[in-house]
Amino acid sequence: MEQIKYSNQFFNIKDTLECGQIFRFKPFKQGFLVISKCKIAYCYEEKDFVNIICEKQDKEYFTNFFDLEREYALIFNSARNSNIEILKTAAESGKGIRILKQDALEMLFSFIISQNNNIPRIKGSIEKLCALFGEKKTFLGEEYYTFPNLSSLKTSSIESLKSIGLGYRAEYIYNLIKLLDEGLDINGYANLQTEDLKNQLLTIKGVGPKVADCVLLFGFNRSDTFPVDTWIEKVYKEDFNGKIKRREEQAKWFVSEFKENAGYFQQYLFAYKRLNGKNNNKIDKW
DNA sequence: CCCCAGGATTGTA
DNA sequence: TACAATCATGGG
Repeated sequence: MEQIKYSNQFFNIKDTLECGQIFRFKPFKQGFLVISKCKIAYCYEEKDFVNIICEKQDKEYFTNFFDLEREYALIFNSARNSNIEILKTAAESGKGIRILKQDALEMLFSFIISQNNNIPRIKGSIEKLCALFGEKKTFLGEEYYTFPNLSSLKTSSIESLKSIGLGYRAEYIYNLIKLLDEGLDINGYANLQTEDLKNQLLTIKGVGPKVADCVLLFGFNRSDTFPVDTWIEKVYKEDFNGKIKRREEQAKWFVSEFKENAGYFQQYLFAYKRLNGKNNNKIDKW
């Protein structure tokens, strides 16, 4: 077992996990269990630090996963020093949010499932997908399931996928599995430029502009992307007084404004709007 | 009964 | 090119 100890000045584990970029985590003891691919870590805050407990061979993986080499002070200060009130406020509120460097294929599955869906249901469906087709393992006495590999996913059917609550998205997932079986290599896209990479993702059934942007940001670490969902569209209209109608064009506007910091600022704004939006009285608890 | 959720696809003008 | 209807499902 290995322990990573990292300052909590720009790292709040709860805010990082609960801002909608990751779906496989759950409360555990003093913190959370965080699962990615076949790996797992126990994360909790203690005094001025975040502790990450994982298997010895996974230390490098989670150091990269939590993006611990990046200087978040630069990102935070850039937001706080801007002349945009909502961005300054959101950054202060979400100072400890980091963007995780997750597995691209896992992000593709997750955000196809996320469309026109809510976060508790998304979490539930992904957990059931792993329970059905993943491998059961144990960590610190707690059972968990790995993200399924292709050979296991190939045994799925439309019916089995619908049984985990995917609804009409079951066909998209089934189609994706078929594409993978035919040789589609998502990780092979990693060396493409952002625009070309996005166009490749858009050829997949069930992947539109917003899902593609989430895969780019969370799975390919492309911070010059700005996913626009229902909450961000509210931010755009209410706090930026924006007039562009199409979400895809709203996204382009945000990227042109924030450049390489777009993705980070998007997470600040998304998290803040969900917590402080006008309908925050009926927000999902997770 | 309604509306909504980290939207995308298909059909229509 | 720009909208509108439609798509399962569960929760408020």
